Amino acid sequence: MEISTKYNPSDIENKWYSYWLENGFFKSTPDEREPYTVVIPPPNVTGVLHMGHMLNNTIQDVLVRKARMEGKNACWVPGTDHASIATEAKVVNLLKSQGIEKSDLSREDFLKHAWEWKEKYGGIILEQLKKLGASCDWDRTRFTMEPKLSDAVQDVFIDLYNKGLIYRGTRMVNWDPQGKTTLSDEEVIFKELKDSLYYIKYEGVDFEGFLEVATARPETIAGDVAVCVNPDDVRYKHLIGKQVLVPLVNRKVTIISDSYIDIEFGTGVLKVTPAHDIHDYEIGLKYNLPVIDTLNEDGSISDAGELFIGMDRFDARKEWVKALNDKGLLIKTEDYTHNVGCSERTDAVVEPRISTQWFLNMKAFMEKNPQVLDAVMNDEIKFFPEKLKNTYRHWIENIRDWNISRQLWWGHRIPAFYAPDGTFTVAKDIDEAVLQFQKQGKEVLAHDIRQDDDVLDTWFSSWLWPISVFDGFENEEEVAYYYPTNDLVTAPEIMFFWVARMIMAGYEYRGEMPFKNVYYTGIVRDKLRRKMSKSLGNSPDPLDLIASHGADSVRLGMLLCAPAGNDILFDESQIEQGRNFCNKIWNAFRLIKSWESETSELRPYESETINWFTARASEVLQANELHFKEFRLSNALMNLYKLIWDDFCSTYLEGVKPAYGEKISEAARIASREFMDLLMRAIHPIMPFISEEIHQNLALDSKACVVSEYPNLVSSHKGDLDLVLNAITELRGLRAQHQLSPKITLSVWLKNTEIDFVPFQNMVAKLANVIWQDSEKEEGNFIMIPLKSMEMWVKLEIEINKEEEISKIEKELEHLNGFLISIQKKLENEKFMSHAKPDVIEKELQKKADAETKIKNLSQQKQQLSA
RNA sequence: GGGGGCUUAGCUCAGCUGGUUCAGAGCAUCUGCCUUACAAGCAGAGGGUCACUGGUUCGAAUCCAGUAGCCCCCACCA
Repeated sequence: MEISTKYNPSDIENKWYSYWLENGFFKSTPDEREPYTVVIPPPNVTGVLHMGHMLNNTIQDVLVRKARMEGKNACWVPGTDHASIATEAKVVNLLKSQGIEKSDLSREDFLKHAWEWKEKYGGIILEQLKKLGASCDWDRTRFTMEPKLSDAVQDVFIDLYNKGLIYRGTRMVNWDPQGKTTLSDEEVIFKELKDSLYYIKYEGVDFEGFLEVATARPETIAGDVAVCVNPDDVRYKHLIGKQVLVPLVNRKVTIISDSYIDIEFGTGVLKVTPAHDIHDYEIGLKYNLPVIDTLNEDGSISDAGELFIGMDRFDARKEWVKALNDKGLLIKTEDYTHNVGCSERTDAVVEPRISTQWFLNMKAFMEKNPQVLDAVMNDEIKFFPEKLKNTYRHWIENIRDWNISRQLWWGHRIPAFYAPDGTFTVAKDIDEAVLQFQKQGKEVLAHDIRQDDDVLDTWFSSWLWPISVFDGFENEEEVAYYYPTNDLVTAPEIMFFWVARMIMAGYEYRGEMPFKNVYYTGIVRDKLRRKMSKSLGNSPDPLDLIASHGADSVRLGMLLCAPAGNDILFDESQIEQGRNFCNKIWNAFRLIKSWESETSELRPYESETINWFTARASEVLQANELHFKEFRLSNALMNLYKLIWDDFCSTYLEGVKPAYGEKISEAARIASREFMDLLMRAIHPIMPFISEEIHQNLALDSKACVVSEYPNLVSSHKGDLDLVLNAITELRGLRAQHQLSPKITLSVWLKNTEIDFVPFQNMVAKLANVIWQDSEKEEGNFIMIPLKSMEMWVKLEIEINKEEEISKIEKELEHLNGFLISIQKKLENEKFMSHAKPDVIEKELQKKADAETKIKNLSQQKQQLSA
C-alpha cells in the first residue's frame, strides 16, 4: 500500500492513545520495581488548558515516559484543585448572570450549585491533557475536595491546632472587597498605580492655624484618630500634644509624635487611621488609640464613615475631595505613583482590615522543621534552575504567619466549633465538639453549637497533595512505596504558595522531603515577550494547535526553546518546525520500508556506515543521559533532532542507500530498521505518537513503544567514515563554489592515502557524483584538497582562475602561520610549560603538528598552481 | 529600599572545572538544485571587538571589580 508522503497525525494520535489506555500502560501499582513518581500540579477544577499547562505537562510527560521505558514503575498522578476563591468567584458570576445573588442563597444551596458546576466542567482540563498525550494513571485521578482528601485536611488542621501551631487571632489582614474574603500575603500582588496625593488642612483646635496633611486616601479621613509627626521635626515640635479637627467630620484628635514618621515625606504629618493601614494600626496599638472602621466588607463606606455612607470607596474618594475643596480645606493635589496591593484572583484593590482569623505560626513551624530550609540549601531537594534557591531562602528566613481562613463557602470548612458563650473548640465533627465542651465542664448540646463559617485557604489542602493522593494520612501501603516523589514540575510563581509549603508538610507529616527535584518552568510569552494570556488575546488555543499540527509537533515546538527557568518565547513557527520534523521522520520510515534486499553480505561501505552511526548514536545517547539528569530537555531534544535529521537521514541513509536499480543487502536492511526503531524509542518520550506508529509498524518486537526499552548504546568504534564524509563535503563545496551543476561528473584521485579508501569509493562517487581515476591526470585544471595528511585531487571541467585560487591559499596560509606562531610561542613559554596540565600541552603539540601538515599541503598546492 | 539574575550571529539560546581547530546550535537570510524517502525537501554559503572599562593570569566569552541597559523576587513611606 502506498504510504502518504506527509505524516498525518490526527488518526494516528487517537488510535494510539486509546490503545495505551486499553492496555493499561499508564497504570501503576506498587511492585518490586523502583518507583518513579510525579504528582501533577493540580490545575483549577474549572480551568481550561492554556499554553503554560501545555509546557508544564509536556515536560512531565517526557520525564514520566522516559522513566517508564527505563523499567521504573512510573506513576503520574493527575487531579484537580478545588481552587476555593477562583471557583467561587466563577460560580457567583454564573449565578449572577441567572439573576441569583449569592447572598440570597443558603450555604447548602450555594454549594449545590458549585458542585453542579464542578461536575459539569471539572473534567474538561484533564480531557485536554489526554489530547496532548499525557501518560497519567487516570484511575488515580484525585480532587482536593473529595472526601478522603478533605478528611486529611481536617485532620491536619486539628493536629496543628493541638500542637499549638495554629491559632485564632485578631490581626490586620488583607481584605479582598470583591471576593469578600481575607487573603494571604502571597495572594496580594502589588501594582504600580497613578493616583493623586492630596494635601489637606487640619485646623488647629487649641492653636492658631492648621496642619497640612498629605494623604492618598481622603475617603478614610473619617477613620482618623490622631495625627502624628516626628518628635525631632522643628516645624511641629511645639504642637505635639495639642489638637486638630479632622476635616468635615470635625472630630478633635491629638497631635502625637513617633520616630516612624519620615520628616521628608509629604508634609511630615501623618493622619493616623488604624483601621485602614498597617502602620497606622501599629501606631494605634502603641499609643492605645481607638479604631474606627469606615468601610464595609464590600468596600463601601460604613456608617462609621459618617459621610457618603454606602458609596463605593473610590466614588467616595472623589466626593471627599470635592467636599474638601468646597470647604477650602484642600490645599493642593499632586500626581502620585505608588504600589497598590491587588487581589491575585479578583484584581480588586486589597484593603488592610482588622479581622479575627486563623493563622499558622510559621516561625514555630520552621523551628520544628529546620530541614525545610536546609534540604533545599544543601541540595537534598534540588532546584532547577539553582538560582531560585536564594529566593526560597529569603522567603523562608522572612516568613510570616500564614492566614489560612477564607470567608468563602467553596472549600474545606474549618473544623472549629463555637459554644453559645463564644468559646470554641477544634474537633473532627460536632459530636466530638460536644464531648470536648463537656470535658471542659460546659453543658452544651449539639444544636447550641455553631461551626466556623469560614473555609481554609486552597493551599492548605494543596500542600498535602504529594501525601494525600496516596492516602498517606490513613494508610502506609502506597505512600511508603511512592513517597517521596521524584520530580515536581511547576512554575516559579507558585514556589511560595505551593512548593515551599509541600516541603513543610512533607517534613512535618512524613519526616521526609516530598520530592527530590523541582523543575521550574518559565512563563510562556509571545514574540514580543508579553505573557500569553486570555485577556491579551495573544494566546493560541492549545487544542487548535494540536488539531492542526498534531500533538507531537506541538510538544516539540514547546520544548525546542524551553531551558529550565527560562521564559519561552512561543511562536507558531516552532510548531511548524515540529511538523517538518515529523515529516522528515515519516519519510525516512517510508524509505526504509520501501527497500528490497538481496541475501548478500554487508558491503564494506554499508558496514562502515553502520559502525559510524552506531558510534554517533551512542555518543548522543550518552550525552543525553546527563542532559536529562540536569533537566536540560531542550539540549537533549536538539541532540536527538540532529541525530535523526543530520546523522541518520542525511548521512546514514544516504550512505547505505542502494544505487538506482540496486538492492540493499539484507543485513543492512535489518540494521536500518533497527536503527529506525532505536531512534523512535529514543524520541518517544518527546514525540510519543509518531514513534509508536513507526515502532509498531516495524514490529521488531512484540512490545509497544511506550513500554519498550529506552535505548542505551555503548560503542566508540567510529571507523574512518568521518574522513570520507569530510571528502564528500569538500567535493560538494567545490561544486557549489564553482557553480558546477550536480550533473557534471568530476574526476578524482588520491595521493598519500593513509587509510584504505577503496571501500568508500563507491559511496563518495554516489554522494558527490565523482568518478575515480587510478592515476594522476596530468592535463587540465585541477585542485588539491587536503584530507588530514592525504591529498585529494580533483580535475575541474572548467577554467579556474589561478590567481584567485592562489590568493585564497595565501590567505589561509597566513592564518595558519599566525596560528602556528602563537602555538610555538606558547610552547616556548616556560610559564606555560610549567603551569599547564600535561594533557593541555599534549593538545597543543597535536595542534602544532596538524597546522604544519596543512601548511605543507597548501604550499605544495600553491606551487602546483603557480607552475 | 533589599536580594538574585541577564547582556554571545537578524531572532532564540548553548558554551560544565580559564587553554585561539570553541567563537557554536537551531531558526531566519542568501546561492544552486523538482537528484528515483521527503520542495514541509536536498546541497552549499555568509554573518558576532562574546554590553563597556579596568584587574588577576603565561593565557579570559569563561574568574574579580566597576559602569550602562534589561529582567525577576521580596519589602511597600502616608
